Amino acid sequence: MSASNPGVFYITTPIYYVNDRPHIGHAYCTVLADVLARFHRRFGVETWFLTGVDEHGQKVEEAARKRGMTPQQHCDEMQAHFRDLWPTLDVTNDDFIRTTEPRHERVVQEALQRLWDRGEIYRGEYEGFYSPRVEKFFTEEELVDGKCPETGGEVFRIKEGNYFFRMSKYQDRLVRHLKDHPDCIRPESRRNEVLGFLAKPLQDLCISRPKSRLSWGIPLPFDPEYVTYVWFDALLNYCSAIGLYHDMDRFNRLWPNVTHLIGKDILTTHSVYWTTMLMALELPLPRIVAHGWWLIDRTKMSKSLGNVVNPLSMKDKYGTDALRYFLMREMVVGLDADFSEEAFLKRNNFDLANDLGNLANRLVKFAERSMGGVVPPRGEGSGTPHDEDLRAMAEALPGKVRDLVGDLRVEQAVEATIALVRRVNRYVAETEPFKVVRTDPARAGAAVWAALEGLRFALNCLWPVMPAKCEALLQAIGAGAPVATLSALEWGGLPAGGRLVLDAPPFPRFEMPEEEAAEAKAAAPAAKPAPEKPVAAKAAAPASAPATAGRPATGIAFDDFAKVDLRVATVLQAEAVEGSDKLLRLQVDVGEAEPRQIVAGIGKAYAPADLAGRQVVVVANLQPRKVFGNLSNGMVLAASDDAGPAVLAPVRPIPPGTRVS
RNA sequence: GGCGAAGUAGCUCAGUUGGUCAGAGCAGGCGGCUCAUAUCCGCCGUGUCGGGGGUUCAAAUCCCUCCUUCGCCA
Repeated sequence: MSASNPGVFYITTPIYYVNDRPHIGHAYCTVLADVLARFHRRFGVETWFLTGVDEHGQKVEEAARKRGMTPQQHCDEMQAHFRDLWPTLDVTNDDFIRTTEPRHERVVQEALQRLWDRGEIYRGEYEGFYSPRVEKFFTEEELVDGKCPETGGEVFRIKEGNYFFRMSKYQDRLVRHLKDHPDCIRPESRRNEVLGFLAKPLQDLCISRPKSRLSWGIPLPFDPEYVTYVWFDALLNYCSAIGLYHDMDRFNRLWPNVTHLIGKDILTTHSVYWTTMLMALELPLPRIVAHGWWLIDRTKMSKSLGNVVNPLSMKDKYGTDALRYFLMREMVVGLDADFSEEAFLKRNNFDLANDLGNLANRLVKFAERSMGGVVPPRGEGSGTPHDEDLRAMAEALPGKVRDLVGDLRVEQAVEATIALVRRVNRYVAETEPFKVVRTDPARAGAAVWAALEGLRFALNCLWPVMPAKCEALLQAIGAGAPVATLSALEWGGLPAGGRLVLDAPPFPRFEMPEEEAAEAKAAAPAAKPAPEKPVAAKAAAPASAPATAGRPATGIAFDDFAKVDLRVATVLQAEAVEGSDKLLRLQVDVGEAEPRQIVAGIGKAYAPADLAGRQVVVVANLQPRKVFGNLSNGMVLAASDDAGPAVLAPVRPIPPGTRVS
């Protein structure tokens, strides 16, 4: 065992589940890891950056079966979704591990064997209720109406032999470790959460699954009738990828300096399961950094809600660097942040286009016109008192960035860098080279040189976040390649005479997406089920308007109406929601790639069979919510009278997805 | 029900270990410049730092309590 070494940095992302499609959460975590890796390389620190995919488990087995493939074929295909994405986001992972690789499987087996030999694993009897959907056991008390408490799905009483890891015996040691090492889980609130979790007695961890139930896993070396529980398998990737048991020199150099970047959803597995596993394996313990989630319109982004922002689409639309910049600037590591195209465009336009891009552009254009298109000589300075101030700020930046990044305050490091960009813009205004050039070209040149030099500092410090753009801009201002390490950034390093070439502004401004359909004509007031309590409008309601149901007495602005995204939808399928005589679960085509599920309270008036093929009108941008345990992603419009609800429909067939206005 | 987090300027949010911490960006108003992507620069905020109580010479920052919102667990 070797001690941690500040000269080595080993960073990991979770291995992503192959069945998932990459979304902004994966992209964020991996880009953050990449940014940290790039920064550490620039700090002169030996860096290793690992990501990969988790390929075992029941869901993979099932998905493969449904597709008529072997699990391995399925995995081979699915893993590419991740592996191929990272280069397009300029992610520079040093390795990409798959848990089906022999280099991983043999380490898992060796670790299991060692623990078995030492009595850290024992055979026991498991009795409980198994939910295949979530691959978990529940006790009788945990069941909800005899069903899986997480999905409401079927559970099966199972009594079987299994193997258990003696996790409970490490509880005290784990608590002590967490208390003695305040930095072992970041942010600190997450450490508290784990300590809270540990207030209750820890159970031993069942680490096997009988092959009769699940074959897609790594066989236990000491009992081939069982495969390894996916978490026990998956977590070991962090070690197997760097040579545990096979290249111990390398392993011992990297491992004590590991930082696991994870989402807060897998905090317990890492800080409890994994950490105690490492204790049992007598290996050093990791630092765990749990980041937050991207919220979209203030709800958690997730596949099932269907509100995934595809990172590829943002990247394709606005560029990889702009996306990386936004992700790093907008989120405080550890906290949630809100993702919206509007916020994205604001960052792009204000920080990148207006401040950074415009600064480069104005300097280059000016130099082209007045300085022969080359970097002017440093000279004697601008003749103003601002030179020293600018230089001091620039020289302080690399150290500041290093401190902030070392403390995971990436967004502050980015902000500090943009602050230098703003300072340079101010410097240009203060020294007015475009005016001074008429009377004293040398001084004007010196001011331009200093501005370019300040910009060079900023671009080098921003390079880990936006590598491609920063490299291009450094070239454009005659500064050549980025410096090898930030400590090599020295004031005066920009040589005179370099060509300044910038064909177009480096960061285009983008128009905010406008509210569409602005000129649509006045629309009929949409009747609402009106579950709300009577509002204050009651007082304003009398007399004037006939009491047409739901008609607002005062009227709403057109913009308010336009917020409601009404669409024609075709019902593909309808079925009753069990436990309710009123609710129907519909699959509807709203003109999107996938059908949507909507739960509608029209079951008393419509039989499921009557609805299939019918067209209806739905509110397409309603926040998704669960109704009777079923996700409802939209609302079917209907008007109700004593005879019950009548759904609204177009009088002739209209393509699904057509907007209603 | 238990645990945790959040509640700071119109908006989005920063504010390590209590003492230039009452801030940034955006929006808004006014002014300046014109090299630049209608960009840039300057000036303008008396905000009960969710409410209340407490500790302290000193609290947004610690303690208690309440309210609201959101997570996790059961």
